[in-house]
Amino acid sequence: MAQYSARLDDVFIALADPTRRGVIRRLGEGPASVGDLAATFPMTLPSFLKHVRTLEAAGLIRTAKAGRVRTCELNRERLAVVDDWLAEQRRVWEERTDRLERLVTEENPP
Amino acid sequence: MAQYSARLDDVFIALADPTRRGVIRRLGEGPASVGDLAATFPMTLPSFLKHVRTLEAAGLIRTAKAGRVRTCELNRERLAVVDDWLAEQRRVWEERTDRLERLVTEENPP
DNA sequence: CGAATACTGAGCCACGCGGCTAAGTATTGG
DNA sequence: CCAATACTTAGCCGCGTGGCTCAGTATTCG
Repeated sequence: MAQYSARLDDVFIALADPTRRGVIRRLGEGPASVGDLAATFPMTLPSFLKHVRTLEAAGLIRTAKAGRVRTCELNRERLAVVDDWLAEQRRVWEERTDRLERLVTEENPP
Repeated sequence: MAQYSARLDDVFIALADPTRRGVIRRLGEGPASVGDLAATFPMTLPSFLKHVRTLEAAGLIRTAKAGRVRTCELNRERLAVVDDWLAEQRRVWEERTDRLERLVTEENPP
């Protein structure tokens, strides 16, 4: 949970770019090579590769090279980090709602 | 839904910073003034104010000035954008899973 | 073997982000 | 009215991000 939040930044930063979200979406449909992925984005291969590395460093995708082709696939579990953050956030404000309700109950005793 | 995805970037970028996520968390407990919020972060007020503006521009918080104090509060609904994105992503890969299952079914007819 | 393919690495560059200080404005308390 | 308070604006600055080109490496195909 500690190293976890330490890397929360990496995940959100990785998601804060339309190209990288595009890659994630595409990989949701199945694995693809760097070249095939890059072909669907308006930039050069070296530029695109940086995005792949960013996603990989954030743990959102895994890549492996076979011959001269590097294949990328989604690491679905990693997105749970975002889910967890949202859940935690909701927990915080639901606690507040509970406190407010108790307050109202105390002020208007039955 | 169009202007929606146009601003997806703003939301993810806003969340890609620990200070701003900290503000969101704090505001989950209830509204607070800019000064009170800033006091809990290791930076100057002008620097902090930029984060507030970023969150406001992303629609994640609302602010209003009363007298010389600006009060901030969370706009919970806005976080649904993230939820929606996650849901859409899951839809994509569940479709793929379905396709794979159909494929297996066709290859191994009952 | 030689050419084509698919990355990969190095290095450059413009821009924007996130910090700062200093000075300005609007309210409020005494 | 004056001083303190609470922002707000303006402007500077260093660094990282995201794009590019160009050259290099490793595979594969004919």
